[in-house]
Amino acid sequence: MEAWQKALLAWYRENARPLPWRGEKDPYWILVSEVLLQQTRVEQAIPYYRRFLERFPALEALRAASLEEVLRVWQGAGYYRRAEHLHRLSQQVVALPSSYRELLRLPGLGPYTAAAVASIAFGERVAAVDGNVRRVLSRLFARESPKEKELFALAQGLLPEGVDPGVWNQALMELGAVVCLPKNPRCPECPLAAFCRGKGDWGRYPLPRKRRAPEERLVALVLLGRKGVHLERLQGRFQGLYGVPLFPPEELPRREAVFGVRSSSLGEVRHALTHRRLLVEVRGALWLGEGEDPWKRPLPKLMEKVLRKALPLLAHAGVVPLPDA
DNA sequence: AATTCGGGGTA
DNA sequence: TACCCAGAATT
Repeated sequence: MEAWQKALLAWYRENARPLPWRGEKDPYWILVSEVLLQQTRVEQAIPYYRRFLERFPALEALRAASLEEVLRVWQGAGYYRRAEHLHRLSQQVVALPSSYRELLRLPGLGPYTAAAVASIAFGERVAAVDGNVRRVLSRLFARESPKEKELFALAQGLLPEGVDPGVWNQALMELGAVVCLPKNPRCPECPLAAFCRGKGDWGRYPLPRKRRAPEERLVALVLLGRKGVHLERLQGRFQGLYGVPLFPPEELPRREAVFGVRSSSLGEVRHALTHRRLLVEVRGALWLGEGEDPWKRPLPKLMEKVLRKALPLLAHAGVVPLPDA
């Protein structure tokens, strides 16, 4: 084992944050943590981790639940397909397989998550490359735009002998999360500073990927019926969750015709996604249908904002009780 | 290889 | 505002 590897492990032993899943043995619990952590910060994932495992403490509990129940527990965590994948996974296997190759075949597990579970839960010698590891290795070896394959090969070759691969993978990720930050990395505190070829030029490794977040205009139509609000099961975006009809502005006349209503504007709601900025006009109308209490369904955050904006309409009819807010 | 899928923190 | 987060699936 090389000096920098020893330095990293020593640093990790001293500085590992005490996270809820550290030291966890149950592979299913480890899987849930890893899926929740996909594109999600540790601090943000923790409350969902607790909530999810309290409700579904084992694969059997998840298997016995309906998808809507699972989504309700996942509500607010985002990337709702992850919940669907976990639910589908629970129907596919009796117990989690223990190898990277088999884990990779399960729904919702890609190269990172399969490697994380295989190494942390089962001790397999396989490198887990997430955004942290990509950044740490890019800087350590001064690589501007490493491809996924070469990054994985590089990380695989760096796995030290005689060290728990799960610990090693987590040490690399922890360094990226705490010290080797995307902006303003804390190089003076870094145990690998003396070995880092990219130090002093951290902005180049890896090269920031530029992305655009164009604005998208939509209309949300809140229809108030005799018993509450008309909800639909959403497709595409927010798939599986519920909400009021959401569509491009040019569809408004046709949508109003379908329901036999004329709507009026109640205001606007802004909602930012990673690659899109939604500007939603909230429109409302009284409607002859039934409707239901929306707060009993799993709703994306956007729909919470929309319904809150429509509160005057809902309260006016006195049909829909308010949530805590 | 490029897009799409949430929501929230940070500079 | 722009970028990023313990990524995966689809096109």
